[in-house]
Amino acid sequence: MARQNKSRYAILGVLSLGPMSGYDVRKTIERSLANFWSESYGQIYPILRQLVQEGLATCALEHQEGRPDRRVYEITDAGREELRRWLLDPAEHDVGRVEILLKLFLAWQTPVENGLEKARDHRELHLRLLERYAEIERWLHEHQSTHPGLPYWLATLSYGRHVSRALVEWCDETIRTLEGMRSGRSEAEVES
Amino acid sequence: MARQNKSRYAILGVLSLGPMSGYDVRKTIERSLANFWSESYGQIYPILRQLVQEGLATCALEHQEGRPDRRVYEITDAGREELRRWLLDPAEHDVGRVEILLKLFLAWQTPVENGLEKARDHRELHLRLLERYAEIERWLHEHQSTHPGLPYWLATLSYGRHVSRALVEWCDETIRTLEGMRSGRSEAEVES
DNA sequence: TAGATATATATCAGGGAGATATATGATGGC
DNA sequence: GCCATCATATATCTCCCTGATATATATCTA
Repeated sequence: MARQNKSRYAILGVLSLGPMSGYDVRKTIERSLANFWSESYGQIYPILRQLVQEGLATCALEHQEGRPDRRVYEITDAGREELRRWLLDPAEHDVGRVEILLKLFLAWQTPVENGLEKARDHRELHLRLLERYAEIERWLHEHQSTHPGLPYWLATLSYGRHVSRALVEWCDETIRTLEGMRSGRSEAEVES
Repeated sequence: MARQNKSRYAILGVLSLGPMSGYDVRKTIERSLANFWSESYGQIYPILRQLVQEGLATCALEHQEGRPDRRVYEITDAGREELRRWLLDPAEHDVGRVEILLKLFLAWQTPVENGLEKARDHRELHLRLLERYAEIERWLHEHQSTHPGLPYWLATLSYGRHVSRALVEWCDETIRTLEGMRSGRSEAEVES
């Protein structure tokens, strides 16, 4: 059985924020969903055409001076209904792939310093993310203070902050553990 | 440019734990990496053949009574070297897709109760995960107490615990926020 | 004036997941 | 005793999805 196409709903969701072109859909996702979602053009353009075919969106060609023509897509009532149905469905949890954990799981085959490097890099990454979340939050309070979506948007930001704070702590813990092992020697070093 | 094939390294990594069949590779991943990695047969079988072709693994046919023949794959020295090289490379961070956040981001278009349900479900999910992590930790201490990989394996478990604990807190926070909004009415309810 | 960046649409190769097909033995419930 | 289910074992297919690339043109910048 074909598993369901989530890009469809992500794109429909973005169209629910206002009429826009495929290019705008991409930009919107990069600007507002980038911390937990992404879509590529390879999905966006074919799906937009499909949505029109299914009556979930309409398409209007807009001529522009100097720039390529825009195909402006607009969600229909049927599209809003389809989106709402999906929003009410329980969210599926996707474990995904965490490359740093795969590398760490196998890292006993390498010098301890390798694991330490991974943990330090990861710590930096989440500190940067925390800064980004803070910036976005400031921007939201300044520019979207009256939008009914604000509490939900802040909640998605808070998710990221909770995760990143927890992972900075995890990195600290892991660095302490590995530093405690550095005095001895790893398997890899004993071999060589 | 073709992005690199991570399944290759995951499978090579599993083979570094001991010789095994494609079926065993799958089982091993499900038993020990399932919390942060997955591989499907659609990847495993073709990649194993490819690894043999590249000299990173060898294959021996094992006849069995009553059961299908086993193709037992074993990592070579070249394979270990290739794996080690990858383990030393910095880990890439993949944002991935978090469906619950996409739904929550758009949830202002639905009744508040919908967001609450999502948050409550998510809370349950992470409480279950925390129990699973505790079980695995007990098992590791009992059965792998002397393996040089133990500190690393415990670190990957700790990662999961940190994330899940943080997300249970996030759910509590989100539930409090949404419950505070329930007294009023959502956009969707005002419309109808 | 050359190069980067933005606007705009479109497609392809490859990575990857999940389902399914095929065969057989063991296990367990009714 | 029979049926269902699960474990062993290999293999393949469809669909989803990403990242790269192609193609134009306008503006901005060094």
